[in-house]
Amino acid sequence: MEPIQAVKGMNDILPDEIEWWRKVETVAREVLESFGYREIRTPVVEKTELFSRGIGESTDIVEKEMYTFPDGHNKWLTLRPEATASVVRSFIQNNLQANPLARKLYAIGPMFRRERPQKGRYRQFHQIDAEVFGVEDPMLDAEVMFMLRLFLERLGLTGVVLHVSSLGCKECRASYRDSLRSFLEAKVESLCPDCRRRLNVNPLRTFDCKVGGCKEAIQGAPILLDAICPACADHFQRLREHLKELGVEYMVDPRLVRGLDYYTRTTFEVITDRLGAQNAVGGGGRYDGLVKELGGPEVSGIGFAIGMERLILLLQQEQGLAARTPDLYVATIGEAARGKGFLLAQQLRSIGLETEIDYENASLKSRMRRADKLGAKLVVILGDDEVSRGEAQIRDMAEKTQESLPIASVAERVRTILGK
RNA sequence: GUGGGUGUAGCUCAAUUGGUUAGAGCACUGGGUUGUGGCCCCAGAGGCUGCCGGUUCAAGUCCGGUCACUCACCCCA
Repeated sequence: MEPIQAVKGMNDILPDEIEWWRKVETVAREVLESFGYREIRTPVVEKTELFSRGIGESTDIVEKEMYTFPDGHNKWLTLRPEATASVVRSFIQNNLQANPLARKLYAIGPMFRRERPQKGRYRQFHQIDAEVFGVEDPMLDAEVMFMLRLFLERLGLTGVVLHVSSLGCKECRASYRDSLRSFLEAKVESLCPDCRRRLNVNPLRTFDCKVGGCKEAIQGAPILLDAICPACADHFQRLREHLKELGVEYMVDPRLVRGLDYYTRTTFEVITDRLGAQNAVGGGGRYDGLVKELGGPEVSGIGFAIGMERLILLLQQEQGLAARTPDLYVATIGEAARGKGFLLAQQLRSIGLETEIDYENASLKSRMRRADKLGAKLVVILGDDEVSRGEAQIRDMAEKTQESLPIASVAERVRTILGK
């Protein structure tokens, strides 16, 4: 029979790497909750319309990357490609605005985009996502970035840079788009086919183009950050002051363009140079019009997402794999001892000690080797000799010391040694 | 969607211009005289060389196809 393989771009997270995932999730929860965020879990599947309306019809995500399928009865469903739209939908549907404790939300889980996989980019990937509703003051924007940095620091991640910019509001972006378009139209013959198409759809994207001719053409183009309206400029200025107060290091990156249509004003990205082409570990920004666009009240919003695979890739590169080792290993010699050891192991586990035992008979030497490989801190040695005396031996593997004691007091003694 | 690279043991890699029984290290299992780990020594197990076809007396090696993985474009977390 042919073995069945996992779907392309959808990976198993194996036991050897799971410790990082748990650590990242734990630290994320601690940090987010200390800032007042509460967890929300939304379905992985939503109506397709939620994303086409929320993210934007002309975005790559909606145009060609979504897993969309019919659900019979003329309904189209989509595997969520990002978290914000779902959280916003839930915020509106459940009228969370009325709940003062539900202004700050976070979600952790898988997202799906049908892209060609490569390093740091997978078809199923996981995000830690945070959203805040109803606060317009840039103080919050700064706090969000402060929190993001704190989170990465807690994990010991180095070598990442925070890029910050402002996309302006709906109005000033529209007028900027027009002026950029007319600037580029004058040079249309030196643009690549992709960029000619972008000219109409979203001229801001030409800034991302790596083609030589486009890079030159874009030189001297008006910069969005210089063209934003006074209110947006003020917002950005105050954000920068708050970041300074908080001691958050960042660089202004006027070319930071986010690929989702809903972003307004503040945008930011955490960039690394150690993941090849996929350099964004996390990113986000304000989306002041989105809630209304999705049928809710006129409420502002800001949020960000962290790519867990990318983050963990970096952490593994820097800090290696974290291993989990048992507290103790029960090694028995002989039949009588085997039964006794089996019972003892269950008893030790019942009081919360991570205990390893083997189910087949083997030499003590091979048992000791195995205990060592597993990294057991203690080994309980139980031979027929000990059993006949009602005793057991406890060996401390690191100290190479060994003591005899009654079987009945093994559990208590192990606890004392391990301090548990 | 478009390019490039790579597929040999669980992992990392070998295998003269195509030429005998496809090797090594790590990992795994057992052993090195009574029941004690790491180092060392010995032994063992483990492969339809991704798959299909072609060229040839002969293919892991050359050619075509296919699948998988991977990197990049693109896009983004």
